[in-house]
Amino acid sequence: MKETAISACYISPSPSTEQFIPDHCFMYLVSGAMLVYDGSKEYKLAPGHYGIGRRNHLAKYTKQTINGAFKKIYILFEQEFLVAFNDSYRFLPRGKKTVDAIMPLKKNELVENFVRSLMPYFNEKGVIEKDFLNIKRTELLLILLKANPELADILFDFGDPEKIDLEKFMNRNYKFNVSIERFAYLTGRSLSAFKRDFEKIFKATPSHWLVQKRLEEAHYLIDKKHKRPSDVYLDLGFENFSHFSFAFKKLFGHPPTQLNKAKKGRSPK
DNA sequence: GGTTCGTGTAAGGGTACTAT
DNA sequence: ATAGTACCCTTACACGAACC
Repeated sequence: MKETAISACYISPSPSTEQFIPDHCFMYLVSGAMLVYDGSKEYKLAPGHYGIGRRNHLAKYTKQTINGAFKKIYILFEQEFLVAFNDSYRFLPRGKKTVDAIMPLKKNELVENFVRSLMPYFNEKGVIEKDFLNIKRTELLLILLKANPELADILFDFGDPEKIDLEKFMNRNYKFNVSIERFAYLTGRSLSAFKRDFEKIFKATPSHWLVQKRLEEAHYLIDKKHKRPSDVYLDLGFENFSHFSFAFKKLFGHPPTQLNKAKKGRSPK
């Protein structure tokens, strides 16, 4: 399931399950549909849609097949490549900051043609040979930057994350199932600084707060939005249903399904 | 489909220490 | 004082199996 053998460019029938984006990447949806959630916004992608996933950001993907088909093209822009690229082409960042993890890009004839030109290069494993790949990646970057000069601010910012507002960040990203260490890094802190700041703001340890927050959201979704427990636990960052159910009962005194059962049983007061 | 329980293990809290 | 590191011990969690 997990695409660990990540090649820098591939065409594949499954979206990456990874929630943390370690390097900038270009994604083009060939067929099927995809829901992308970045902590505050949800993007609906249809075939022919594309965009940039940003380095050091969090995003979740839900794949939907259409007539049994799902295919996306994924092209990685790792730091080393971007540094070399900008040594040659010198696009200047203008220092504009944004927080979004996903940058949807507007339709562009050149990108459409680029994708068509890419197709013959994929081998039977859906991967492109490295020599061709670097030329094609360079071509794509030039097309994207000419059409969207603001991308330079994102792509050529090579630093580590800066120290940012912890409270805002956590309230936005608590649904992502990533380690405390990663949360610390993304907020521009060492692990110990993160724990200290966290305690000051939330009066709780990170893991306790995270579980509580997710369970409260689960309670709300099941009770008020009439969602099924099995539909929400993954979205909220739990990895398996049994633990979700156990933790839910521990906090609220009853298992998640009891909320819906109680409703069905008797009419509301 | 949902719940509970047992188990091995990785994550994280606590703390003491060092560096600035 | 403030920030980072290292260590150890506890616990939270993933996972599987059995059961409702």
